Amino acid sequence: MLDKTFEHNAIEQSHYALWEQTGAFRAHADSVKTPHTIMMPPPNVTGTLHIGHALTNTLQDILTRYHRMAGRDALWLPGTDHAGIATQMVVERQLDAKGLKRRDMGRTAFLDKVWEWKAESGGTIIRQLRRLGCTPDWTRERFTMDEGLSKAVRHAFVQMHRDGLIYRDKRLVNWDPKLHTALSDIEVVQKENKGHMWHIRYPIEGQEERFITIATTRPETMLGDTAIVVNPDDERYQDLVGKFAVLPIVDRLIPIIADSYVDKEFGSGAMKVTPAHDFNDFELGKRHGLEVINIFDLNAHINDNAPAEYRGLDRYAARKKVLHELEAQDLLASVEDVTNTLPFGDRSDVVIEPYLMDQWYCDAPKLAVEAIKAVEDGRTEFVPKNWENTYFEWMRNIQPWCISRQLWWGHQIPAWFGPEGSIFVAETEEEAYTQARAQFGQAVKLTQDDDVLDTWFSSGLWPFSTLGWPDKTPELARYYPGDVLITGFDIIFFWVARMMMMGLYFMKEVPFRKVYLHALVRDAKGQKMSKSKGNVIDPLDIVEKYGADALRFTITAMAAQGRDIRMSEDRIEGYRNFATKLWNAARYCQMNGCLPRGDVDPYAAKHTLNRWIVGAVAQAQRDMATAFETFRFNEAANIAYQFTWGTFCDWYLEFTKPLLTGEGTDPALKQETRDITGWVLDQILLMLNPIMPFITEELYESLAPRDAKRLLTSQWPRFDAKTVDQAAEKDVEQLIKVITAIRSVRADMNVPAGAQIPLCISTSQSDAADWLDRYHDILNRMARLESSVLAPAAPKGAVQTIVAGMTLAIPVAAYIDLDKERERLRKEIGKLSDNLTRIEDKLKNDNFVQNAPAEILAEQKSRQAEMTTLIAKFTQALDQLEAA
RNA sequence: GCGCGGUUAGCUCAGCGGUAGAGCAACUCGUUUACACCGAGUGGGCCGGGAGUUCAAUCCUCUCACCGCGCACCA
Repeated sequence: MLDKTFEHNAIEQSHYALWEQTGAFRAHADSVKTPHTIMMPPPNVTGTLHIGHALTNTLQDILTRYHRMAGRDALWLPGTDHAGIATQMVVERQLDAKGLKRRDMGRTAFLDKVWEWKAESGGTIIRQLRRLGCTPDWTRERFTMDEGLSKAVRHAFVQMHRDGLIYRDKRLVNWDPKLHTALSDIEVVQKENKGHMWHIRYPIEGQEERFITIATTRPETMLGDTAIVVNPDDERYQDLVGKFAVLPIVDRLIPIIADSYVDKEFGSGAMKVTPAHDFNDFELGKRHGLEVINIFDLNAHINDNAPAEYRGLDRYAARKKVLHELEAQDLLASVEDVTNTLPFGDRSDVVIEPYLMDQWYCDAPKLAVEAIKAVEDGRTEFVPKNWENTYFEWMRNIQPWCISRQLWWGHQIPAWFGPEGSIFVAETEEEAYTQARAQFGQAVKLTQDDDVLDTWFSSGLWPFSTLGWPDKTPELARYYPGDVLITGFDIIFFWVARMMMMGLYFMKEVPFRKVYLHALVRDAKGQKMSKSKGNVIDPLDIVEKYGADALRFTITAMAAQGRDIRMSEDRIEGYRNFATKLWNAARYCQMNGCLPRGDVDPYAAKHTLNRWIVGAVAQAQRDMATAFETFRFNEAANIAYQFTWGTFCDWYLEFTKPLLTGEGTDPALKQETRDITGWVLDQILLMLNPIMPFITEELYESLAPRDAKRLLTSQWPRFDAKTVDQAAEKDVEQLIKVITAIRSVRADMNVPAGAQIPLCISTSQSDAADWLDRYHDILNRMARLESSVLAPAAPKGAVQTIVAGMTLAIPVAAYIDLDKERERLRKEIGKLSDNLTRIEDKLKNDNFVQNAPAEILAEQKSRQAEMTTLIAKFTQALDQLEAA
């Protein structure tokens, strides 16, 4: 016998190992089944599971489980990402605590430490996914820096370099002065900042007491100014163009030039130009052939190109000193408070500095062409569709992608520097030497580039590198392209776009047919979860407290498209209660001998109730399958919830109680009902299994002896429409309608405790009559019911036959609060009259009568009749009460 | 500035041309052997404002307001 309450902690732990042992998660490249492929977005290897992982992986697991049950060879390929910057930072922080510095250790020793750390804590998140019940094919687990993937990365780099899609270039990059690495544009986040705008007067050469005033938010960069620029149409400065200004502090002469880039209205209309430290100034400098003076070192401290007293100063200290000196020289015209935005490194959270240097670039604009086309022509489709706009907008304005990083943890760039600035790109050192020897005619010394590749370079290859590429493996042929990518919208640029570009370039085929983008999980107040805010919901705490099933169900039910998901504990608790409800329903079935049997034919059922529930199951299953296939997870969850709780527990089990317990029931009918009840329960377990794998598996195994097959490998049932017995459906709907009506009537009766039992539903007329005799305080209150079902004035103790085989005994109860009832009836009549008026207006409208579809017209007419009858009845009832 | 969402019951959100829905909360009643992590019921909405299209608009179009988010600009 099942325990009285469902204890998730007692059962969830035990199943997983068994599932895994049976090999049920595995995909089989030699299978005859149609494949279904999902590539898991690899979490950071050093990470721990947060609620966002729980969301994305639950959805992926649901689809994988569903398709596996639906008879497909489901591959869900798991893995982890080496996460260059993030991981390096974690390990450096740890070493820091021990007083060790990365640079003192040297590259090799440091990398050993990182690998050590990876070996120790790298598996955490993977273990946590198991706790959630996720079923990826663990035998195919990959890591972006394992041997195969590293080979793929080298191969990709070399091929792209050969095709001219990877090149080395000297340009301004986003330099992170804390991490000492270049960053790509999307790793820079703009943040609002309350700063100042300083207006500075630059003296004009040779003209005493004449100044040109410029405005700047970064006065320290003036040490690197090489021009002043004004708008060519600006009359104020016409005579100054072509002249020179004296750069204060530095005493350098800088030209005053004209360029239409300058906005006359902004500030003073004159702008200082620092080509080495601003992206716009750099372009301007290029146009006008200006000198580029770099005044920062890699720490963003002032270098030797500035006056001696500034050298070595941090940029903010330099700013102070510059301002101080300008003030002393009376060159600071004014200061105003402004709000502007500053670029920050997304990992380091320090202000990044534009810096001129050599880096490796990927020709993203060229790769984007096909990636745009593939979405335009629907080879890959976004769900929800509107994300395609975001994708297009970014792709159409894409800039060259800086792919080199001055880090140690990552894929070292397969490029070797030789004499005379030569560079050899090759998959192996040996090959590079061969190339060098060929070029120089003799052995030369080569040094491999110290830099590593942007993490997202290897992630971009994920959909095929994990399948054995560049080798032509059976897996690659079978599982590429994937069916769907499931991920958050926040990494469309970082990851989705890159996979599209790489996949199309290397495989000549999109990496996935569909991209399902889910929202972000926020806290109950809609705030983004973050450690500093302390509002982080740890999914494992939830699992501990409410169970993995409850968490999974909550996630599923809330994963509606296009909106953030607000997690609140109330909601989770509600779905935990649902699990308990299911548990208790199963317990009830067990107590009444309603156990699943293999040889039950649900279509052979004869009784109306049984025929009805079989059809209802079929409908729920069909709707749920459609919901899964169209990524409407919340709908799938709601269908299952409604059916289990609302249809099966609240109605079917209640209806069939008298059949099962009544003495007079025909034994064959009793058995049929037991069989069908057990069968429906089994179907519910099947339907819910993808969402709630633990409780359903536990019930599946403990309700009846089964063969070795487990629920997770069972077949998702396929029904066709003819399994729905429409007559039975109509009968039971009618029954439910009547009962609901009776209940609501009784609800506002003032019945003393113990005197009220609302209904007796029985198959036996005499049972019902006996039952009724026990409740003799009866009054006619049935006027609200439809005459087609009940006579308006049922006699005392009436017993009415409602549907085939079912008898409804109605104690037409006593103790009405007459005032309340009159009030209620008046209100009801008012509402109905309003409705009737609206309908009549419609029917009087010629346009409507002529243009509305026939069925709408018929419907409106029948509603008119219905309303009229009801109003008459209610009015009659009210009159009776008035008389009383 | 450009773009994308959102505005529906006290709260959190579904629905998206044909009589307004769920869960939670509130309130009333109830322990009849699955379940109080329960059952039955009630109350509560000018579906953000305005205009338009339509026989019919919460739903489609336009517009305004407010709230998110993304991108760009910012001397």
